[in-house]
Amino acid sequence: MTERVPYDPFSNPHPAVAVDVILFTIADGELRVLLIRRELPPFEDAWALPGGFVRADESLDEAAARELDEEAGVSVRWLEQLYTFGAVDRDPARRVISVAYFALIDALELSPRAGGDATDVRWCNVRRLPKLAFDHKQIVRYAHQRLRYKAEYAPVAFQLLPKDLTLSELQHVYEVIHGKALDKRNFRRKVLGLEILEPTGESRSEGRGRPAALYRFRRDRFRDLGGGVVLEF
Amino acid sequence: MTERVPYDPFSNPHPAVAVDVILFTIADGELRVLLIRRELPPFEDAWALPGGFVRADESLDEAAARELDEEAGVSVRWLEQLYTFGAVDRDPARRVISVAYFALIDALELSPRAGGDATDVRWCNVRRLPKLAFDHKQIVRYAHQRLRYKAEYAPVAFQLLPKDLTLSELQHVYEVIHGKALDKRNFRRKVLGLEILEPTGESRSEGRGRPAALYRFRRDRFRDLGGGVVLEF
DNA sequence: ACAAAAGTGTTGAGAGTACACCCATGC
DNA sequence: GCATGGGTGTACTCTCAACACTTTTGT
Repeated sequence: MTERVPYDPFSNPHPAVAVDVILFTIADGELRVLLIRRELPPFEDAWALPGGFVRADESLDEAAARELDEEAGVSVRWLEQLYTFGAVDRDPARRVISVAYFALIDALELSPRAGGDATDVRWCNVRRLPKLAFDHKQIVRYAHQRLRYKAEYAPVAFQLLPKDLTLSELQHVYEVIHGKALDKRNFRRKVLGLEILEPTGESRSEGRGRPAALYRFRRDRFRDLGGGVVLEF
Repeated sequence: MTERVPYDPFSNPHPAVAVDVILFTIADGELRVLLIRRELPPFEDAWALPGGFVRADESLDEAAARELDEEAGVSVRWLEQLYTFGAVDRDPARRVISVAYFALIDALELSPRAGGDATDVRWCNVRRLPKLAFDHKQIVRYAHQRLRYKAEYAPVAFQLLPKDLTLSELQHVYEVIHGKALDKRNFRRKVLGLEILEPTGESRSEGRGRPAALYRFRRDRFRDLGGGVVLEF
């Protein structure tokens, strides 16, 4: 408080700003995150979250969406800011703070492809992560925790499914996120009681068993998905 | 994804990183935030949240605590990261992203004093804010919302009170945060049922009326205050 | 004795949980 | 006709909300 000369970050050493994106999906009954293989040092050839530096003329939200698109070929309509990681030594080479975002996507909706500074892309089981660059393992754990927590009160699971869905598919998503089985009758009563699903009148047969009725998420009944940013592209 | 030359923030225009702190207290039955009067442009002489640029050798948490101490003479033991604001035009002069933190303090514990880049300090009713610099009004609103939400499940109110407290004082804090009256019996049953309060055996007389029993918050029963960072100074 | 704040129990409603069988279809 | 997944109701428990009077102190 005795300092009279203002600290000017534009003429002093200062942190750079990056964004990283944790993209979740569900496939083969597993919760998975999207990883890319880094082209550049530090951590050359290591697995990492898609992400990169924020440019002067774009918002954080835009930067996150752009990096996800560039490095993994994935476009999302919805992103939520997770946390900003700012430990001094989280990047061994230089000072970088990272604003982490997370997003959810229906696995069938896309096929990721490497691009930008990434030489490879893959989906990886959240519980079986390889060694990751920087503090990215910690970031993924934090994101998983937030996802579980969020799934308690927000209809996040709809992001992980196609537009038309069955109640069993929805229940399955919640079971994977929480890692435990749920009672079918209680689940259905609860979800239908929220009045955010409307029956399409159609049904879908999975080959064997009775065909399941299809529902559609009523976005208008639940405008706010709980803190996320809806991007308009 | 066709870009081959990596974007290097250290040799290109890039955002600077600041922290801002929303410090809440309760006084005279109002929820208040700490504001400082800016010495420097932009928004010279305007009211704003205490905050400033992050230095290369300190974490975000440390920067938030340092700025609060420098500009307002306030030391806190606990800070929680709120959100990172990154709109391109939030600072009219240059590109700055701001990592917002919030903290709670017992109003009697300190007397803020201006310092650093601040020429004045005051406590201000959350519902009657003056014009604020940058997007700080929006940040305060966001923080207030988070505080209400957080108060539902985390024992945040203890941060706003002295170590020894009465149940009526605690109830009063919750009433101010939520802006509505609570039932005394239900409140007491619920709080005592959490088993995070221990009676000190003492009591305190406020002059008139029956003296109230004093309690102390059992930190060991509730290690995590719900996402915050406990600073060790 | 009275004003002022502290303290104390019971009841009813709604939400969550546990639990088992019939239904529609493909093969 | 049988295997497979879809679809349905009821009873118990627990939590939350509503509600009014007695107790202790200072003046």
